Amino acid sequence: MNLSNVIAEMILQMLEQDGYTEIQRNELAETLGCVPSQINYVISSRFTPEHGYIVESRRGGGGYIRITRAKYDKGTALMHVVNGIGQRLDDRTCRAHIYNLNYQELLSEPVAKLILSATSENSLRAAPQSVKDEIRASIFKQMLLSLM
Amino acid sequence: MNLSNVIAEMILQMLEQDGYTEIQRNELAETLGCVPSQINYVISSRFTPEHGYIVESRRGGGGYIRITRAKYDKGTALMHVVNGIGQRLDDRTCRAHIYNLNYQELLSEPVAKLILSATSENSLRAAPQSVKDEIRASIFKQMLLSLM
DNA sequence: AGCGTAAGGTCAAAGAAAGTCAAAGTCAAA
DNA sequence: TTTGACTTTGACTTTCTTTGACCTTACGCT
Repeated sequence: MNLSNVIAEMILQMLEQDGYTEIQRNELAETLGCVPSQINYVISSRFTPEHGYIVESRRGGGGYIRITRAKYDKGTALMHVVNGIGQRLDDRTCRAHIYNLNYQELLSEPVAKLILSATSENSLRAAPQSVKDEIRASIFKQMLLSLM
Repeated sequence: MNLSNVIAEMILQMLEQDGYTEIQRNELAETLGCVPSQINYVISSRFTPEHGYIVESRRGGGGYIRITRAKYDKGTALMHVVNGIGQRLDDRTCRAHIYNLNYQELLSEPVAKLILSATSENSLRAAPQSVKDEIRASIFKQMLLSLM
């Protein structure tokens, strides 16, 4: 397992208790034996809003990075997501949306899996690059809409 | 026996335990003394959805290729359908399949609706005619497979 | 206010995997 | 013996990770 995953696990651990944690970047990097910016990398690649997290931070003396699991209003979230998706949607972002929706319990496990497989690279292999993300966007939106 | 078959056997071996395995492409290629892309060839020729496998992967440091065997027993009928579908699948035929499967109670109402919307003309509007049916076929197959 | 120090942030280069594609090779069936 | 499907290979591409140099912001003290 690579370093980034280890760090992510660690943060997940900390979040477990009540969906909230505050870390000292340099200190954490120190104990992990990695450069501080690696922490930023992990956060920006795995704790994005799309993954359902809110990240705040502060520099200077007594600085911190605070990560909070976002809880969205259940009722309108789906519509919100649909509206938030533009003309195109890449695989990564799409998966993040699905994980997030599943996490928020807006999509059940089997449904999430279905959507995941419908929008996977494997499913869209035959589509030309130029329109692949466009197709994914519409599949995803259509599917979400069909759930409402 | 040719190389590809050896590799396939090897993967099958690994899958034996619990229908799931993760391989390091370069490492495996190394031990086999073949070029890495050979692994891709084997996977794309023998571990396809038609064969009942789901393949996921990740690039970069700590990358992997994960192969999962779809559980066969639960949906032999589904598997049958997957195999019955060729390279291409037009909208009419696809809908017929879905209605059919739903009628036979192999697909629940909500799942059927989801698949319907994923494979609808609406979802695939952006795809060029020439590959539209091909895309639909793979989406459909991937989705059915993910249910097993 | 101005300055020193203690955080965290950014960015780009280098490294580590996996993916793609097309050319060349093999081999059996027609 | 030609053909066509299947294999093998390798050059090139894309994606993800790791690292380090340099930047910005906040605090506390004079």
